[in-house]
Amino acid sequence: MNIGEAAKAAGLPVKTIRYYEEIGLVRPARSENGYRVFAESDLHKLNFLGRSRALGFSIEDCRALLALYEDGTRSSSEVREIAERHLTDIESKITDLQSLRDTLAHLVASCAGDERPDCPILDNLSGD
Amino acid sequence: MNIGEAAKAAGLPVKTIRYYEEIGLVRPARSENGYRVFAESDLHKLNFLGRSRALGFSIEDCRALLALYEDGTRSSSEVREIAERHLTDIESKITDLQSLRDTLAHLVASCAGDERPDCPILDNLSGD
DNA sequence: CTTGACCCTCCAGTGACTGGAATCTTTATG
DNA sequence: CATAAAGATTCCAGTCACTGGAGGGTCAAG
Repeated sequence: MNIGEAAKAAGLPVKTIRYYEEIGLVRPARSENGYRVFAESDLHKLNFLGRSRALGFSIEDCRALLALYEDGTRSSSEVREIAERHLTDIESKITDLQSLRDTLAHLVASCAGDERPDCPILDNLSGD
Repeated sequence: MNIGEAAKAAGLPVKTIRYYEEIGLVRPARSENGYRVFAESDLHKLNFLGRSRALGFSIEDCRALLALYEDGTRSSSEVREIAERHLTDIESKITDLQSLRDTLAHLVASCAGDERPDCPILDNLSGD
């Protein structure tokens, strides 16, 4: 299976798959003409990576998760730890963004948004 | 006023201020020895930039906001538009992160996190 | 006169791709 | 059989907003 077909199957851009190979996340075989050849196991990995990335895990987290996945002797606590750290991260990002949103929403609401130059948003940004 | 003092006053790293000059957001004067000299107006701009960035505006948004700030004939609608777009952006990021958080929280909760290898998190990532 | 705190410029790296150029190989069509 | 289109390859550069470091100049204090 060539890279284009693998890309479709995994729902990833071709460029991304080549990048994943470059950083050692997948190691597809090569045929005589130099084309990458993806086996079932490679596809499985690509799908795993796609899902992990979609959950927002960093590439290094994905690398660790993939290694744990392939290590039959792992303990689920190792996996859970990674996921928990990521969850905490996301929660703090949400909190940060909510506070930004509240501030911005207030500013937007207080601005007339008409042809006049008076603008509480700029007033706020310039330090009142 | 040298860059170090300006940095303290504006609450920005020295490197960031030099970067802002490089991309044309501030244009401090230079003294004979080549050192940057920051006037009150430069400090004011740096503070404006710091606050805008803290609200999550992109550098290009900051550039536009700063230009509007300095243009006495602006209409507040121009400012509000930028802020509204940014607000919408943030809101969609929050929604995305909340959905990630929910999924992750479920996965983490379903994983024993002990010494055994069985792990619903990995099961999910590998496509069940 | 030296030490240390500043300041300068320039280059490289971050994360995770993405776009594009230049060059094969394979497949489909006239 | 020629050719053109599709798809593959590598390599280089760019994204965003800084950040770190090397290598060097300047200045105030002791």
